[in-house]
Amino acid sequence: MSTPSDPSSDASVPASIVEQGVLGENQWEEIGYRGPQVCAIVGITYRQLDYWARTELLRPSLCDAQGSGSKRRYSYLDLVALKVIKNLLDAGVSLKTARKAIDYLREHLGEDLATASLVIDENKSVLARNGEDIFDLVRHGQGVLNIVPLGSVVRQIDAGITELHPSDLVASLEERDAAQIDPQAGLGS
Amino acid sequence: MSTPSDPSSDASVPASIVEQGVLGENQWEEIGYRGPQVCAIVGITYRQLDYWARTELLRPSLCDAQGSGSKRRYSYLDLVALKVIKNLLDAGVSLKTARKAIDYLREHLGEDLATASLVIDENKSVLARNGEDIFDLVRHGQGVLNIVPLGSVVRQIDAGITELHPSDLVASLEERDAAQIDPQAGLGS
DNA sequence: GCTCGTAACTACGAGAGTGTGATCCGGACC
DNA sequence: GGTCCGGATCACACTCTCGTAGTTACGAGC
Repeated sequence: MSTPSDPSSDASVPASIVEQGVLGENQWEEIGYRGPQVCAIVGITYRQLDYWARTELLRPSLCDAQGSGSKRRYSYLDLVALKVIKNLLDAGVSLKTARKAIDYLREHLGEDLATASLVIDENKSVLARNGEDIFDLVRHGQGVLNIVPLGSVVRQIDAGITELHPSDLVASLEERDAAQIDPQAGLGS
Repeated sequence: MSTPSDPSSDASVPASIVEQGVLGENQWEEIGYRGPQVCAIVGITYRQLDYWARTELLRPSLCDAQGSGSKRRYSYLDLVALKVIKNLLDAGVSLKTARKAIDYLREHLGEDLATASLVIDENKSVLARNGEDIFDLVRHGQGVLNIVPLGSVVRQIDAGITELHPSDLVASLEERDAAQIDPQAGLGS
């Protein structure tokens, strides 16, 4: 992290192809984000990312590590999940609880993320689609609730990507569109 | 905890006086709840209660320990605060975050607890008086929110006291009335 | 005044979640 | 094919939050 290299030169795919958005399906495994990049974007240490991958909290979905010298490859949705974990930690939520939340979130990452909030209960997690849903959960819930606004998470990730690797944003936007994420949408009143 | 003793006999104040509610001001230091009782009511281990007292998370407000053989005395409001901590832990919130929340809560324990919810942000804690307040916090908040419904906390404590020490409830109700707590009140729609 | 029960105190240790630094290894470049 | 660089791996240690077990001391009852 002391000497940030050119993102288009150390990627295995020519920058021109990335910028033109003409990637084939099988080439996705060649791009994505590597460990140190992920740390910078999400705002965590490499030690944390490594530990989380080893303990199965979140392994890179594009390409996992296979011995020294190999390279982990994280997808855009991995970044979102990692940022959710980071935000939960910042809010004082234990990694143990974050594990359960992420297990749930992974199964619903294809849904509309920006308008939803992740609501974590003692026992289970729920995706609340709007303010009404949250209001109901608060009124009927007996215990403590943890609420993660996913829209701001997506915005934080995009800001991190733009800041560090402007050229990579094109590929990320493709994946994000495929996941139906709209960072401009709010919670809706 | 293996041999629960008679609560009216091991208290320093005759049960009749407690039941009649004719205690003087200075006699409050003689009653309250001792360590093992607190553990049973709140649902924590003695080791936790001890650790929390030593690390200044929550010390007994009626009488602190002063060497082996002495006895800690916890007030009813101490029980409420301890149960808030317990609920936060069950929700996966770290003790470190709980510390900050309790620091804030202690300064507002005199307010109407049952209709309020404790809302914990990355940086600060707030007492939300009704559903509208929570709704606003969720809508305008950028990060993760932890919400503790205090009404249910009070109900949990009362249930614990009633189950273990029916005769002690009278004194507790006095203190609770003084603190303007109404366990029947909900959040209010 | 002696015993006894209870509860606070002390010591040791375990497990999670990291920080730090050394080491290893694969691929690019010469 | 040797070197270099980036990144994965490993070893060690540290803090926090307790669990377990043994010790100490206060107060009540005989």
